[in-house]
Amino acid sequence: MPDESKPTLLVVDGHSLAFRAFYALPVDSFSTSDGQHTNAIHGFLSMLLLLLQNERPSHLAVAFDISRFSFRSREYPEYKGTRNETPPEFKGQIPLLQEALKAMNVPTVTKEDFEADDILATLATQGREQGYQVLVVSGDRDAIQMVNEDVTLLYPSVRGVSELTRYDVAKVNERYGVEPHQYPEIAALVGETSDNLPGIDKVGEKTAVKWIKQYGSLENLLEHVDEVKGVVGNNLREQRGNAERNRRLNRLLTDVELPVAPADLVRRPIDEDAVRSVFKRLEFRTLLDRVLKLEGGGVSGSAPEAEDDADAAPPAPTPQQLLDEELQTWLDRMRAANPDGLGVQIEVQGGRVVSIGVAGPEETVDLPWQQGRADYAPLERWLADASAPKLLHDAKTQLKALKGSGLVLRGVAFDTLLASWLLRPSGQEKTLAQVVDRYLQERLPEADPNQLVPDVGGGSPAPTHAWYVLRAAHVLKEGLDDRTLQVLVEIELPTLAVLADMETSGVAVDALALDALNTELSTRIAELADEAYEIVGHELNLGSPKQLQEVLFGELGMPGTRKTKTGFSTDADSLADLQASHPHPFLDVLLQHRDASKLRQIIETLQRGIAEDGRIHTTYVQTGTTTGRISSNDPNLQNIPIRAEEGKRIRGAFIAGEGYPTLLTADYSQIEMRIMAHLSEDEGLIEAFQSGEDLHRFVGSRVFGVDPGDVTSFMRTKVKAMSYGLAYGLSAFGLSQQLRIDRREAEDLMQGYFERFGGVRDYLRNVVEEARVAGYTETIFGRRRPFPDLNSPNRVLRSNAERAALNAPIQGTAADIMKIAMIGVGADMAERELRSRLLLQVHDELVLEVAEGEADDLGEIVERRMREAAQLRVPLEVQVGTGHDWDAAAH
DNA sequence: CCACGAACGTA
DNA sequence: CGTACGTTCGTGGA
Repeated sequence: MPDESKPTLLVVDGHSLAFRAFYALPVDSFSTSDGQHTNAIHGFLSMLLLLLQNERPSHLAVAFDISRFSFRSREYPEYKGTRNETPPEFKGQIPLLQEALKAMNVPTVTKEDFEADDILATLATQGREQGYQVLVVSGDRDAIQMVNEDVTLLYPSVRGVSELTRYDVAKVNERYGVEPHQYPEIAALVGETSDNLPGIDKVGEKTAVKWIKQYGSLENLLEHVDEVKGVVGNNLREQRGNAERNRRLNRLLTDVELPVAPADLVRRPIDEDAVRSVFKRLEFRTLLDRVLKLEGGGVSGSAPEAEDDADAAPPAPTPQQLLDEELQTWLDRMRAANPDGLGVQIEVQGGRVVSIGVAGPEETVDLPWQQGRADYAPLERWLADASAPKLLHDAKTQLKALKGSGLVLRGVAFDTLLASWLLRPSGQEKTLAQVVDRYLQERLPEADPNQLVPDVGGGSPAPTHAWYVLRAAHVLKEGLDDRTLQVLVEIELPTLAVLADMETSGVAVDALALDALNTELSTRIAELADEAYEIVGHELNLGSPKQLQEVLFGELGMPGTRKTKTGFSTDADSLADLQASHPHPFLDVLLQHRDASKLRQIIETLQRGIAEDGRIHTTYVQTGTTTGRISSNDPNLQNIPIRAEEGKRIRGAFIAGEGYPTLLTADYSQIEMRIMAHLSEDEGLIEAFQSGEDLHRFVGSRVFGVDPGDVTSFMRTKVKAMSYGLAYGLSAFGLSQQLRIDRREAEDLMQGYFERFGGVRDYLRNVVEEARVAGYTETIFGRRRPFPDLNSPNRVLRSNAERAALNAPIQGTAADIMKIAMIGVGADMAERELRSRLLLQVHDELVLEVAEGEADDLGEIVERRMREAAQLRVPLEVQVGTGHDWDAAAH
């Protein structure tokens, strides 16, 4: 009988189970789009998840063989000698399986010279001695010998790996007629063909069981071998050596020295990012859901106690409804008792605030909101009081909603959305429910309109959610190191308010200009399409890569280009390559058609985005990137064309609005290279920026060994591409591709660069090495980004992580600097009571709307705040321009 | 209907 | 085989 009070240790023979899965599942139905077979991985993980769900082990490990050789094959070289070579389709899956297990935080155990079953037997023995219930999962019959009162074997059925037969002592008795410890003696007599271990001729299971029952043990049988009658008796006397050898070899070791003990195998929460990444690569969608669900359900709570804790989570307080003096008294009391702040959450319906919830640790209040009610005055005052700290989730959205309802919110002291992002910038937690799930391991009660009795009771969910925000904030704050907390408080929280204002302001556009441009482009697109059909001889969808492939590589007989998952690439670079090697009028028309279509598409997106006030209000996502940058959407105003001439006309449609004579743009010049100079402390690069010479000209003169005046535009282009590429982890191959030069030349170029700017190379190397050890990178302001993949055994994964790690501190520091500048600009404008306002941020550029008479002041403020946002080893240079539209202002 | 990849705009 | 994004379109499976 399983003892419920004991912890359960689950140990799995990874190799044998994966191998079973390999043969149980069709290879064809389980492979990724790039051809990697995954059936064994899928089958194994599916089985494992089932086990975790059904058995709920508190401790867990998977053992693997290191090779097919072990002390057994040394003792008896023929051991397992008849086995066919492992199919390569299977072999390749094992490292991927191990990677998946690592991401799931499932320990894997291996030991040179021993088989997985020896590891299992050792863990089972130790586990039993230390008071665990042990579950052994193995596809090897020798594992039966491990079974006893505390150890149960789960053995896969012939039908597949997900159906496991439970062998406890009774079941072994029933199935084989002997005690579990006697089973290997039976096996020794019978022999094991698959291991190339011949037994005694003519002796099968029945005879063997009869003998062992009669004599009690193999040893005793062999002592009385003369008594055994018949042909089989003769065989036994002649071949007893086989049985003795088999018995030696099938005896599992229970005292292998292992790097882990059962207590180390306590279940740990999965690394969600890593799991997502690995499963995405394996293209396991349903399995991913199952893993995350398992995780979210709290099942993986490392120890049974943790689960109990989660179950015992305190229920949310019942919201009170207070007014006037009562409300004031309550707020005063809560404020005094909770100097770190109170949780706040508003409920919005149809763009209007309908309810405001405020939460202390043990009490909450709910205020159904109606504008202009005097009895809520204490709340309005408290919300607007900057000295009264408030904790929110996604304060920016709420700040905007409150403003829309005529309320002022100040004193945002914590934001659980921003904090969880700073902690895990690659994480997926965006909603309050997700944050509560991850950091409190609780389910956020939600008002489900389809539910007759909502979890949160009859009222608004706001106060209950505010209470969860408060509690999540405490956990998050504990999890933040000092530097990250500083980034939150000094950069992110002030930035949120600036962004809210920018979104509310929006940017004016010249709708008529967009219409005209749209019409013009539409005509051109139609003409180009007709021209293309004429050339090809039939109509086709020029926007369909598939149809283009048919035409280009089929009908026109062009040579294949770069391969994509769906065939040959038809992107602009590939088409340009084709044009060079196989000139064809279709290519040119196609490229022009693409350009025009793209522009029209952008214009139409913008047109759709124009609000009632004639302005476009983008949404900035402060948690939108892993590096610290902000992103922009609905519509994205950070990718408005600028390069092509036509693109400039789109920028020209962004204009200063009614009552504002001009726009002002200000951008950092080469901020990332300046940060690189600062971080690398490379003397040459620092000198380049201090000299005042054009950067690429200066670098070019050093790399090519000529005077700055003699740097040709050709040289400058190459050096410029290199400088920018370096911060992205560019390789010689990549450089050669971009510059369309051969690899050799690219290598020479890079070598020349590093000879003159060695500090840069050293820095880039160091930053990755340090991240490998620390597990994260850091900007100069302390923003961290974890990089678990830097130690991945998977080369592709590791290289990707390395390039991202070398870029993160550079891009991230630039983002920090820009945010600091924006905060400063906002503060100065408020202090000087300017009417001008920030409208757009495009990573290294700001766009402002300038009020009448404020141009000079504003230009000075923006220039200084941007330039002084950080003190680097090189100066920060800012270019400011004004004009009636965005294009005109950009000079 | 949704998810995904290709393609392409920006810094 | 260059980082970080968002949007659109076509496609193919559910």
